Amino acid sequence: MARWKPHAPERLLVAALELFEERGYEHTTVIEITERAGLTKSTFFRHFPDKREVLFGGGTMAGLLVDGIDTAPAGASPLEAVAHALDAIGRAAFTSDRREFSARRSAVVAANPELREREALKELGLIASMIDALKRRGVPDLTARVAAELGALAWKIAYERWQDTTNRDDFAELARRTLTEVQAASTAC
Amino acid sequence: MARWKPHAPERLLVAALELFEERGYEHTTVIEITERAGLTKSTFFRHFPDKREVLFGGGTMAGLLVDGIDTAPAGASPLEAVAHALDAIGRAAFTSDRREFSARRSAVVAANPELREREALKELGLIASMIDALKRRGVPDLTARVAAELGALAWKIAYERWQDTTNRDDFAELARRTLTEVQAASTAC
DNA sequence: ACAGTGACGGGACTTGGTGCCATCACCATA
DNA sequence: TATGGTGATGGCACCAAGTCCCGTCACTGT
Repeated sequence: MARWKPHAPERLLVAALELFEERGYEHTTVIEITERAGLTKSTFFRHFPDKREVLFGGGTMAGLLVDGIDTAPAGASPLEAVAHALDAIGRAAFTSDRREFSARRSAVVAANPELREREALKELGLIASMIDALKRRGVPDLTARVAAELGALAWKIAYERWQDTTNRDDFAELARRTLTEVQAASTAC
Repeated sequence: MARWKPHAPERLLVAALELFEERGYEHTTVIEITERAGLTKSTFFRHFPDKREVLFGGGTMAGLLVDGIDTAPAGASPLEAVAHALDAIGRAAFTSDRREFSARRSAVVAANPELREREALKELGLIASMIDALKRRGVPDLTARVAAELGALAWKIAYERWQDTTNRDDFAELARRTLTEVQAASTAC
């Protein structure tokens, strides 16, 4: 018999999400999370640098985005490269079985300023990654910044739409459609 | 003789900025800030909700942006309304006498993730304000989101340029020029 | 003269977060 | 079978951020 139950980080995530839903983020203690997960405070901070980060694990998004942009066809425009990256993310991270979990997580994040703050920082990081990847393709600085920003906006909107339970589209298709809408709106400003 | 030296919040801000420059944000204690300002911890948290917020006081930006959009000519396009808002901000908040202080503050913020995180949250709030103001003008939802996002991007870039000591342009003009560059880049994506 | 007000001081307390050391099933090797 | 290393965990002490509550006292209006 194994000494420790496996998947400690995931158990902590599940416990945290449940407690945040029940009592709210700021009314639940790290110790309460660890108790529900059958662990201790030490272990929590060994897996996550701080309390917020338990909801922002993964962290593979930046890599996926960069890969998606790097592997876009050579002749693709900046926004087409970004669309390629959104495809990659949709296939790898936003599979339909994670939709409900994503929605619960998003609701918790939306309800708390500290968590929204962390999410905003993560988004900045993703945008910076996209800008770098685009510049490596030879895209001029300003164009890269605009394309990355528009891509991030399309991504946020598509993410909202994807979580809608009445919606059965897969993420990649949703993101592509949203990106073209965003592009159209930007030229009509 | 007055019982307390006046301008406690400003004294705290000055002390904090100095200490952050000297030792870095995370290596300076709230108590150290209050000691330099001749106050106490209680007083610090009476003026600022948390340690980061000492660098994000003001908080009049959202109001200025909304006013700027509300008072834009009736026939103005979304991006023109945003440009009008950037003008308003430039006149009221980014006067040339605050340039050096702004640059010092930005350097400190850029050097620390916690502070960048707070700045990202503030930016989200400003974007949300702009979106609301644009929608009140009858701008469709998606267009409003895109216009606000492009405006925020132009604002960030103009802010960087404005802080450059070799640059003598005033903020409003810089912002206008930057916004047209951003618009051009967005149509060329 | 006198009570109310408001900005500040001060201390107790909770919680997030760090650091260090002990524990002990598992594993490889002899 | 013995033995020593490894690695995820527990446990504890400690610091700093942030909250609460109460006391102080110059100023202010009546």
